[in-house]
Amino acid sequence: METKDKPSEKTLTAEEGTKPAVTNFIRSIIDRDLESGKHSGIVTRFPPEPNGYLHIGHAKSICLNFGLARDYKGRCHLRFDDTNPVKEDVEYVDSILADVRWLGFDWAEHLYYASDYFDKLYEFAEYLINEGKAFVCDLSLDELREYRGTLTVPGKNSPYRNRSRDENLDLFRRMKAGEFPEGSRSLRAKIDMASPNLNMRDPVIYRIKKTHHHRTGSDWQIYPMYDYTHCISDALERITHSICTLEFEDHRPLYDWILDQLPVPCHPQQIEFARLNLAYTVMSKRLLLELVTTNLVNGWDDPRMPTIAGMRRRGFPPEAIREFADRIGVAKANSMVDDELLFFCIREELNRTALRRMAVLSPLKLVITNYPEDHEEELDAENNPENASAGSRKISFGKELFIEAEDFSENPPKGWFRLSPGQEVRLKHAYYITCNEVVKDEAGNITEIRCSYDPASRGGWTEDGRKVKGTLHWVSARHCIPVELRLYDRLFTQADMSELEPGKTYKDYVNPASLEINKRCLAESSLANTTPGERFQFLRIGYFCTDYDSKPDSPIFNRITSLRDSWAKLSKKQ
RNA sequence: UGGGCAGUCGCCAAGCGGUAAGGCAGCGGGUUUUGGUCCCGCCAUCCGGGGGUUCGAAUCCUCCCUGCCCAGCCA
Repeated sequence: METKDKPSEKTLTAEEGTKPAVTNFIRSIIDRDLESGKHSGIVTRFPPEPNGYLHIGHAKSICLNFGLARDYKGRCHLRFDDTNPVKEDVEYVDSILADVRWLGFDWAEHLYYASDYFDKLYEFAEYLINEGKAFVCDLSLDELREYRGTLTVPGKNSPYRNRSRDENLDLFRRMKAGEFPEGSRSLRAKIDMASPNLNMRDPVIYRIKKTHHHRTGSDWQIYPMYDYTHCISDALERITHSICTLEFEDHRPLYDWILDQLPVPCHPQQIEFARLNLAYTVMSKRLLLELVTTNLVNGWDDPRMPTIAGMRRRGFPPEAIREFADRIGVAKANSMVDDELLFFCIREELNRTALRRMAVLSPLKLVITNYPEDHEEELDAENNPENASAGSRKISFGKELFIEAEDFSENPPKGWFRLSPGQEVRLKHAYYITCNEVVKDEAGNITEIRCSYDPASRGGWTEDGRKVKGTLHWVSARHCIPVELRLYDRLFTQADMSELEPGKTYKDYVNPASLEINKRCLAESSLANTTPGERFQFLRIGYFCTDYDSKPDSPIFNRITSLRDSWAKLSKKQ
């Protein structure tokens, strides 16, 4: 019966078939609202406060809100929650705009600021006063705290709670006019000082601040609080589903209370989900700011930072971040996501799109003894085996080359199929070579490997069907260019940075090897002219991105992430 | 200890009374001019615990345990 209504796997449309429909509790709510006719379309919003740089946790929220709007053919607003001028700055609004755009989302004409609503918000406040639902309170900060009570003890009514409507109006207007010093008075909602929910104990909805605001300048002497502003802003924008993080669950009754008192056009539904926690990093604005100000990292866009700016500079593709957001899902349980999943998404995207190039991290000289002196040739090299339309390029080959020092072993361990004395390997795109001689200095360090090559193996294969197990990347000594490679690793040494050992701070967990700058690397000549932001796969090493500091005469690449390395795993086990 | 929320595989996460999806990680194998990619296989008789309701429970009831959030004139 019901089963016949359910589409079987085979009846999925092509579109659904390529990507399994994601489902989560928020989509269930929306589906229900659409089906019941409560809404005919949806409007969501991403509402950052411009007081810091966006990070991957915000990316989850951005992907959620804009993704919902996209999938349900609704819209998503970008709204700055700029109600606290002391913490905010245009520097942050500019970076947020750029970050959301970089992530691939478009708010079209729907860019808003809570400060756009200051006049309306003020009118609504007078309305509340007229309705006897708000009052001006003269309690000081300390007194207010005392009157609020505690988690287990109910609060006490403010002695100013029963001021007359006219007195309240007069006082509130004079607050607005700047007649009173900061902290001397506040406007409070008149709700219930005995509520078990502290947010309902006559919360402050307006406070006096004489701070310059980045958008309204010195127009205002009073500023509305978040709880008062957010719900009204949502209603004014006709938001249908106001999605926020779990810590606001306790605020929902207040959100609803305020809208219930006012003649607003609609009453959006607040829905809370669990914020993202990523292993081996921190997400709190305070800590991120501290990392920057104490120079533990080099700025907000340091490639080790979980900020959008940092990930962009590191070379993470926006598509990968969106994919990551989709894969982690949305739920109400607090969680700690493995960074492996993020890197999986990055590799998946880059494997498809990044052009292959060759570079040597730690060069070891290799001479092909039977290769003609001064001879050189150009070999064909495909740009991406996953994508034939990426074409190919020419790479120069000659008698003297550099290979990866790690690719040679004089006494190879079991299972080794790279270069070792007497062993034949393939130089990618070039020839088969066999090691005949190892040259060392007085100290016994290997300084040069001498090999012979098989001229019949040009291109990297022979007609006799001979198999070689190892394939090495290399660069031509005469044609390669020096490059700087910056290798990044996890910023912290512990997965869960929310639980530190007693007496330790997060600084004790900073990974000393999170950045390794390697200036003596060599790369194929085609890497001489790349533009910052370009991404490549350096064969057998990892994915790299041209850094903003890169100059044509001194190229710099950031390692986005290494390739999976099953040999490293195997050799570690032995 | 007042209130709110949450507990399904190492990490995420579907599931909404009909007998545990999927992804990542891991393990084993195959293909391969990247020890990359790709492909195949394995990976929860069990859903925080105890009772109960039911022919049947991860899903309903009940008690308990654990974790997270709240006492900013921050958001």
